Amino acid sequence: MTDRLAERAGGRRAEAGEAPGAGAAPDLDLDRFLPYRLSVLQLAVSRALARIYARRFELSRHEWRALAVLAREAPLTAGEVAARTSMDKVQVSRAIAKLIASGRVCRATDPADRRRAPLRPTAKGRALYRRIVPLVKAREAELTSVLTPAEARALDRIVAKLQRRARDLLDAPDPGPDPAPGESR
Amino acid sequence: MTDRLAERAGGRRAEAGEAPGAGAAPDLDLDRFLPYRLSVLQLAVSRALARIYARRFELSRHEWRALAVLAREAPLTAGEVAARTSMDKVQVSRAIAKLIASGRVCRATDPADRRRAPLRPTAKGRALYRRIVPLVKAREAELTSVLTPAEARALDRIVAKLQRRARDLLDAPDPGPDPAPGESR
DNA sequence: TATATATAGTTTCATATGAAACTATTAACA
DNA sequence: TGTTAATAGTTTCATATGAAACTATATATA
Repeated sequence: MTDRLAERAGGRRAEAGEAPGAGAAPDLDLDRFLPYRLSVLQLAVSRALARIYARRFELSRHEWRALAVLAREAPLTAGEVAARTSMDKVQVSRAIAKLIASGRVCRATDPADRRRAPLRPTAKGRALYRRIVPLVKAREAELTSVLTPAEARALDRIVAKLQRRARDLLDAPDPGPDPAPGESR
Repeated sequence: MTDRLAERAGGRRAEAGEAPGAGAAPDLDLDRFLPYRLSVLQLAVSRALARIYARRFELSRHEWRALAVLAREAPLTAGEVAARTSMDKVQVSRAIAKLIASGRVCRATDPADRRRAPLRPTAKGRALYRRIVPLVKAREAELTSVLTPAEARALDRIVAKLQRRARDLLDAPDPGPDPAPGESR
């Protein structure tokens, strides 16, 4: 089983004249590579969902996220919105600017610290939130309807585990930044 | 239990002057919303992975993907690369242009159909692929090391199911494109 | 109090993105 | 054949993105 793979990839190695090295012939099937699969899945899910609110309500994904946290937890400053949505502060700043321009969010100034600008949804923004929530929940249900209850529970746990792990890997210092001789220039 | 939620949201509903409607008070917790969680997870994983090849080898994600399929399946045309990587043809065109500029891929012209331009990795491109594969595989292993074998198998199956489902939802015609009276603009 | 430093949020600038227009070539068909 | 439609791939254009610079305010320190 491993033999067939090794044979094929080995042929390539010989062809390129590379030293055999320690491990087996490198070979990567994108379709079985989790980061790639997550990326493709996320994109498809994100597009399926954006159909719900993007065209219908002229709301970008970042605006929707900001509105969604503000509807539940207002007042929040831009920085707090960023922390709760995994968006960076530039994205939040722009999303909020659009939400304010469309009259869905309003901004005040914290008198105790005039750098801070607490945000709240307007009545119009809250009404929009209430209209969208059932739609996106229904979409999520359509998506997860193909999973068994056990799979749904497993997914919940697995995503949480992977998320923590990915965060840890990102927080860790960069691995050796030296490319070693060869390619890389 | 529903009462407390209904009370709070009901207050907002009354405030915004919206009809009560049929369902319970809409409420969405982003942290429990699968599309959002997938988006955050994918971004973290993607960043953790890009560290491996982006800075070290001056390779973008799209370039890496194109190289990865070419290393295994060359010759492929740009359109075939696009089909195998879930990238659109513009992304592929640009990624290929860079890969050619950096001497990692070469392009020919199909004499039987001169619109088609079969692509292959150069020896340099293949060598780069062989250097990167073990690194990204190791990164994937670091990531999935937090999962039990059963969870890893479940994830494989669940992602496949969700991917098919998301694809179906995307292929389906748009849901009712009418926002209904009220907000919407 | 002056001075330096930190923080909240916005703007700038260079690059990335994708839809649509475009070029070149091939296929369909009248 | 001449004309139209289709396909492979690139370029254009308007918008999105993010790092870094910037503005305004607040805090710490000498």
